[in-house]
Amino acid sequence: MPKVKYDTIYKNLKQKIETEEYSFQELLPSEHTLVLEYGCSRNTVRRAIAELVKEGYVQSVQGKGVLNIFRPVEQSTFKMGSIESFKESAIRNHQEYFTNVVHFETIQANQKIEKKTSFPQGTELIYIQRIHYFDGKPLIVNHNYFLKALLPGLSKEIAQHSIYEYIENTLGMVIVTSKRVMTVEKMNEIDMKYIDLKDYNCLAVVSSFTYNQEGVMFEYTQSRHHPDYFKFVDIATRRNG
Amino acid sequence: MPKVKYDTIYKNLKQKIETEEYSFQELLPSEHTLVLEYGCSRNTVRRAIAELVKEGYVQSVQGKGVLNIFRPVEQSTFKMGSIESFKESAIRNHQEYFTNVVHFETIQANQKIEKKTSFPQGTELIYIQRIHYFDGKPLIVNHNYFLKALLPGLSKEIAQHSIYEYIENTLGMVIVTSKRVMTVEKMNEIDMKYIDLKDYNCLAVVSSFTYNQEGVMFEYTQSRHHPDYFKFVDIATRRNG
DNA sequence: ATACCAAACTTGTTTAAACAAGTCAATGTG
DNA sequence: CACATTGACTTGTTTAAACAAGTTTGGTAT
Repeated sequence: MPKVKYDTIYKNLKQKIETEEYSFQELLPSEHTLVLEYGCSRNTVRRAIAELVKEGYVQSVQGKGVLNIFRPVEQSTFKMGSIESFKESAIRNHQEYFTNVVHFETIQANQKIEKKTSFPQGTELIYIQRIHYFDGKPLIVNHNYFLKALLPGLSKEIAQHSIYEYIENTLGMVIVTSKRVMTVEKMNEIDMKYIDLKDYNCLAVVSSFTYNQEGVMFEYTQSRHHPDYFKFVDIATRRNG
Repeated sequence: MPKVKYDTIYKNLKQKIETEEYSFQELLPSEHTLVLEYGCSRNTVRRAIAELVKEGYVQSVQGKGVLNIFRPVEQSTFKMGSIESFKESAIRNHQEYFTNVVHFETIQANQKIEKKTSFPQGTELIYIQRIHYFDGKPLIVNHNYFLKALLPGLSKEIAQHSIYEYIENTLGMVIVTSKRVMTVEKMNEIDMKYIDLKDYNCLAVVSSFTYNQEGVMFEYTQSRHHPDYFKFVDIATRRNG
């Protein structure tokens, strides 16, 4: 956790919004007031506010002030605009979770895999299939493809626990950007084998391409979610032109 | 279109990335170089780059430079992190489009509608059902709820053409933020009536809450998409803590 | 040749200041 | 009373400068 000023101000304001110290549709203190309150420059305050705007917590209105437009979203499986591991997500939603590794293998990318993952043919990959359980129910089938060169010691045991913890804490690799594509797909044999879809015949599918701090894509993951337990929140802003 | 400096620099860089003047995995010119090139301050250049980072076009690496990580995504129905009308989206993807208004009515929000749209009970709303066609195929069922007080002259004819054009150009209202929730839902009678889902029994559903420049939510829309033609792209960044 | 270190780059954070532009209320004038 | 204007607020854009921190390169001493 970085102890940069704008980040502490951002977290502080965010908390005050979430705990409704500032109520919905109310104006936050003006930038000038916050400058005095936090003893920093206006730019630093503005940067903190910019983060909140990006997350849809507030909206700046020129000439008036910064408006609180935060409405809590009930138990969303995914948190918007941020990368979150399955474990973190479960903890945030106060749920029981469990992961079962059903497949663990080193493979070489062929043409079909290249098309799907965009890893070039011949690349050595670790391919993992995992089933994620929330409150005892199997809800997500995960297909992970990791660049073997960057995750040398990845084992089945680590996959069972938390791969992201291994990547960040053990390897010291920094995860920066992830491009995610959401689609709806028909169920396949693997989905059917592990997940009870009731009378659905399709799932919510999130495909993600994840990059480390050096701009190298080291992971392709396809997550296939039970429709009843999938929710994805996004904040969009209108760009002029 | 605002003629602010950082925006023109942003657009310029973006275009150079899209046309591969800077190639994938290549470093962009350093901030200092760009300062000289555009004749502006470093902050202004940094602001333009920040926009590109937000959209997943580039990734800054401290000590090294700004890396181009842009990969074109084939025809995505939705554009990430921005608000786009159905008409704009169709134009961007060079598709034939057509909208059919099948229902147009003024209603008062009851308890059920309040729960769904978060408009308080008793609020006067304009409720519109529209079917969107791409290349002759009906692909999207749209349920719009507009705050009647803010869109007094909204008519069936406008709904057929483009509601956003009316809002922005005629009313001069500025659309700023939209919170979108994506889910997968089973088809209902209306879906079945208008859309040929083949052997799917569910759709991709996007619910959006849209705010104007004054922080007033004036629209709730539920868009129900044919799974084969739905794709949603998102860029996530890892926040520390 | 190797190892180390310093200099010269890169981006990241913070401050300070000025001016532009939008909002609002009080004040004045007709 | 109605209306325009002014002035005091608000956020938005841009510049300039300093220092922190990470990566690269090249030279020096071993």
